[in-house]
Amino acid sequence: MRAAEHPDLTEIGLTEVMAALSDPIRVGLVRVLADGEERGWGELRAPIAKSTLSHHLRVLRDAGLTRTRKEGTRCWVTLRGDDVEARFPGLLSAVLTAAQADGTGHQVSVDTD
Amino acid sequence: MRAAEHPDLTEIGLTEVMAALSDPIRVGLVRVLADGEERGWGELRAPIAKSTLSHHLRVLRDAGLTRTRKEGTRCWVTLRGDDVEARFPGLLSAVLTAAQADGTGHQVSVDTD
DNA sequence: CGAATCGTTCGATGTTCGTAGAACGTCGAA
DNA sequence: TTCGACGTTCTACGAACATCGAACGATTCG
Repeated sequence: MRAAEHPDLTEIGLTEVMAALSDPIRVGLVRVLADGEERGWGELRAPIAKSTLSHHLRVLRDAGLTRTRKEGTRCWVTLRGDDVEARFPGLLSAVLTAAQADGTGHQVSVDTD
Repeated sequence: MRAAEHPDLTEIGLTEVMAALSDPIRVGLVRVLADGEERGWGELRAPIAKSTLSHHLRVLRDAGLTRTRKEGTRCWVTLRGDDVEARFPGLLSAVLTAAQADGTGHQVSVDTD
């Protein structure tokens, strides 16, 4: 039932990572998290239903790109920048640079309180 | 009907590139072409039907990752390494490094005559 | 306890994708 | 011109995917 696990460093697969980053919404989420700050689920803004957002966050989590921490009813999301960098050096920063140049993921933002 | 065009440099989109590279066979094809050499269609070896190979090469071409040149009945494929590098610096080399570390695309080879 | 909040999961829907085989178009060779 | 080689396109199909609304489970608050 529950496949919502955080894969270990060595279990992060390139195909899954690339597939996860082939959707604009998910790239936008990664961009929002790119500064390393932990973000609250509810702060994330994207033009999709919350069930769809939950789905995208799960794909990112399963791919090993993000980590989710629960705290009461809320949860917090962080980018696993160091892990991905260790596994696939230069990949994440290249994608982030590309996304910025390309505008991919602009539809996602965050309510900075 | 025919969408098999080579996109211009500025038309290369990140989402399309990432989607193209989210399939192991296509990553393998890119790896085979990574040395910059032009390869003959018929030299490419992958455990798939030729119609499927044609499909994958089309996806790569449409994404702007490869260029196809026809010569008589044969055609030759090259990686658009410089173009992709100009558009998304560091992305391709990071993916190639990652693929090698990960083993992604090992199923594809080339008959070096 | 009861109500509200938060995020996940379920069910359904329409789309896209990877795959293969068959038919086709093109070109070079006999 | 007839034949064979080469690569593309067509058609089909099952799997995976993005999306939504509704229902659910957990937790906090009144």
